[in-house]
Amino acid sequence: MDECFIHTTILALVSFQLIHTATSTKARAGILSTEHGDVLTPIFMPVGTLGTVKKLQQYELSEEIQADIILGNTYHLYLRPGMDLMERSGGLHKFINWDRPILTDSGGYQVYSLGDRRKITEEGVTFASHIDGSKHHFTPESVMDIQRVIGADVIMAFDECTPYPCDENYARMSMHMTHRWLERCFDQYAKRNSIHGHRQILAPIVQGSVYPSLRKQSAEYITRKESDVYAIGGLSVGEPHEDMYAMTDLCTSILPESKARYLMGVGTPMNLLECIDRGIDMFDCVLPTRNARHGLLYTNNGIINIKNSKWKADFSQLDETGAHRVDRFYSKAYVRHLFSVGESLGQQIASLHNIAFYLRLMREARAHILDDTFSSWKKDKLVQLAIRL
RNA sequence: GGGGGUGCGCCGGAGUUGGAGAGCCGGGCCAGACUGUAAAUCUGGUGUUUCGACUGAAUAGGUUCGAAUCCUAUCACCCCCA
Repeated sequence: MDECFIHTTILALVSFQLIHTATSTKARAGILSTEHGDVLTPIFMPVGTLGTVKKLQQYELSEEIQADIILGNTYHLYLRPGMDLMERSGGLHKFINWDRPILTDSGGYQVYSLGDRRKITEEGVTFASHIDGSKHHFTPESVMDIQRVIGADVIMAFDECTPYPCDENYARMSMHMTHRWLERCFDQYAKRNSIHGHRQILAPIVQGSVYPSLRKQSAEYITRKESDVYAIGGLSVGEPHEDMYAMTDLCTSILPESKARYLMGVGTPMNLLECIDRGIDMFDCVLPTRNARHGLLYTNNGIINIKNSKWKADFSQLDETGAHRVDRFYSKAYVRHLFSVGESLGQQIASLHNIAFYLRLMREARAHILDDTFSSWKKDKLVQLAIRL
């Protein structure tokens, strides 16, 4: 199948094009097109909350490990550097000098993670800033306006990411509120055009905690909204993996086949393969970068805690089959040394390594989807990924 | 050479009026956790043990019902004088 031909033909009309669906699995390969470039799916999107994928430079992401798209965060960028600077700089792409696609989270995750610093009402959410305690009011409308100024290619609806556990009555009430907020998001989105001159895709989000009937209801609800990206939120917040997989499976069975599905905040390499298998196209997660800073490296041979004393005098390459040249350029013993003495180069190497690992994992998954060998490949891969070295 | 002071657990610090030390703070070390980033963070462990206990306040003695604390000697380090 000639992806380039399909892509160039369709580009003007739609933003997401499904290239291939495998036969024995729900796994798909596709292309999400934006005015800042194409994203081949399945894709992992490195998280760059504050306008930086922590420890990595933009040219490393774009030129060395071929990251197609990164994330930013509405709440965090709104607080610092603030909307005035964001507007004067010409938007996040220009501010950070990244000319590829960007997706911004709406701050819905902060409704969850800053649970003790915010108050939710029908109107919106008031946050007490985690920096100085100052009060900031977010509404579906203001969050749309902020994301217009930031200027990401994909912007997220404002939602409440519910915690786990979450009783069914609260989950239902919250889901309905998120649905009402979704209407307000789309209304505001329709009222204003892009500030920086490129198209922005507004992605609605499924909620409903771990309750199948709510998830079904929510997936059906958001499907009525026109978009190229449909997201699943409120998962990977502490629920058992089986619940996460079951909810994902349920949602992808309802969301439009021809549109991209984005599972927010997931996850481990194993989670990614399991969820690709259940029909997910897009992922983001802080795990590869945070774990890298904390010394945990994902490799083809298994998971390494590079801080462990067992690597003290192991002068073998960091990862002989690694996806980036740093994996062969430095030894395990050296990277462990950098962590031991608190030199940030260790975190930079580890971050580059982990993101390269995730991105290659997605490219491999895509290749195996395209030649219909995903299921058998995944089975073998899961065994490797579970090993703890 | 004389005088004074201080000595504890991997390291540093605090604490000690003769009344129960495996005890406090920091560091190091050893592990673990982390999922739309309040995170280069957080949590736990760090004498031996057969899990009942045992040993333990520089070293060796002594006084005492009881000593990290008082006494003697020795050793080490610090300060002052010569």
